[in-house]
Amino acid sequence: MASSTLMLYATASGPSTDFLSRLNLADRRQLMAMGERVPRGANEVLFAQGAPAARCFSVIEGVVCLSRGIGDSRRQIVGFALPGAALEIAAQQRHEISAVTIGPALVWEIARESFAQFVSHRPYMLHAVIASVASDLTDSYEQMFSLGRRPADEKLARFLGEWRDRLSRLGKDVDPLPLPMSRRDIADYLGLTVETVCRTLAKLERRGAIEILPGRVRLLGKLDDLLGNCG
Amino acid sequence: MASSTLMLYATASGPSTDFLSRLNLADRRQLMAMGERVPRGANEVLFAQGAPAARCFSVIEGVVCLSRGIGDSRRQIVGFALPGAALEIAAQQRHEISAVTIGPALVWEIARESFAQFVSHRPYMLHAVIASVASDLTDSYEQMFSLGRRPADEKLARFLGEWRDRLSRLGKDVDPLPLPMSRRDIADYLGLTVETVCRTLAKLERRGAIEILPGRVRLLGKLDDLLGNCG
DNA sequence: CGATTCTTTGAACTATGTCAAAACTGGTGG
DNA sequence: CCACCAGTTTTGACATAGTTCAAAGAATCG
Repeated sequence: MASSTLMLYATASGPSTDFLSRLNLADRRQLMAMGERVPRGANEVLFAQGAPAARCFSVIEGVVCLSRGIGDSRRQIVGFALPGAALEIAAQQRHEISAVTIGPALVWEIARESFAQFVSHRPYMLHAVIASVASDLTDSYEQMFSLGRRPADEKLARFLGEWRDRLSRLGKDVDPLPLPMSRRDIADYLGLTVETVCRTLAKLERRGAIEILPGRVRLLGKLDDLLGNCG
Repeated sequence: MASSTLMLYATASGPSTDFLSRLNLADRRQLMAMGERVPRGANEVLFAQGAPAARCFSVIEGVVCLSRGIGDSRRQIVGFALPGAALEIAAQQRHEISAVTIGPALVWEIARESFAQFVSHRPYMLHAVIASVASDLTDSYEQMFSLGRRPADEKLARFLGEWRDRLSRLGKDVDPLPLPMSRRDIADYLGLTVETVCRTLAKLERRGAIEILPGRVRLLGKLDDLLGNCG
């Protein structure tokens, strides 16, 4: 086993997975109490790209879409945050991305200064922050590979497989697999157009790899063949 | 000024920019002495994707190419590391990417345990690690946007502009701008093919945005027009 | 130099994008 | 409960940016 705390990083699995669960119970309670739980509706903006990074966030329930855009035309989704995710805990002065809820959500929020101060006195929490950001970075490597080097069908297969794994790790029912995000969101995540996403999903269905249901997808055995080729 | 150390992150500018310079002089000397300076030739592998992450690195001289691949066919370059960059200081158990020198280089290396131990006792160094990884993550956001949402000419223009800025921040002469990496490397960085890179560079030259020289490019005023549209 | 590797250009192809319209979905209010 | 509406998803026909395959120049290095 690793001898140093710096080596205890978890394997990657979506934006800042499970940050709060890395803390000990007492600290977690105390930290939670310093922030507030805010119920959010669908499509609410938690923070906007370019705005001063005044607060940190954690998703408690729901899904939050993290994206980077220019103008209001082009948008690249850099991740979907699920419960347990910590957002902007290592942000620079300004937010480099935007965060918007997909459907209703429960979000915990805290002022940056409070968070930073709390963390500063607890080296083990600094390690947790490092683990969290490092995990995000690892995810981003795979996402860059996907964006730059995978054809549409592999992008989709990969996306569906990872989404299933993440939800199932949270104990959710994944058969059929819920897809709370719109086709446009999927397109913006994979660097495709809505139309290509639809057509490629239809193609996967014809191949017998998936079954498309409203708001859901059933993943079938054939999908593994495709995922096998994905490295 | 920010009241907390957690807020003192630098703006992004390439892989783990300038990690060592964030340390105080005494610590830097001590840390440097704990590792070793290794001269490297061209195309030497510092570490390989999938291998156990046994050491941390810092580029002292030269350029190191960071990439992720499957098989030996498809490859996505996730960054070019320049002098001052720290590599794998927050890595998980295994390397998620490979690092290969582009041309001769001087690299500082240290065993993970030594590094982790040294850092563990110095909270301010933990902050430096966080700043470093956070900066990498910010870069990766922009890179994801580029890969997913920019056409070839914007990708190239953006790449050239950033490369110039990074070199010039290091005090290098950027007129004409040296391009030590091959066309294939540029292609693998931007998610294009070698041929598209060549053709797009030729197009930019015809438009009067650049002038192509062997191993170098001269950036002309017209390039700023293109960069202006890049957000 | 001569060989090898890298870069550039050409011609043909294709995956994906664009534009447009139809089909579906979920919500609202009568 | 149904009919309608607004938004989303799907499908079709066509356009094109970027890829692929091939071969001709350039640069680099023993």
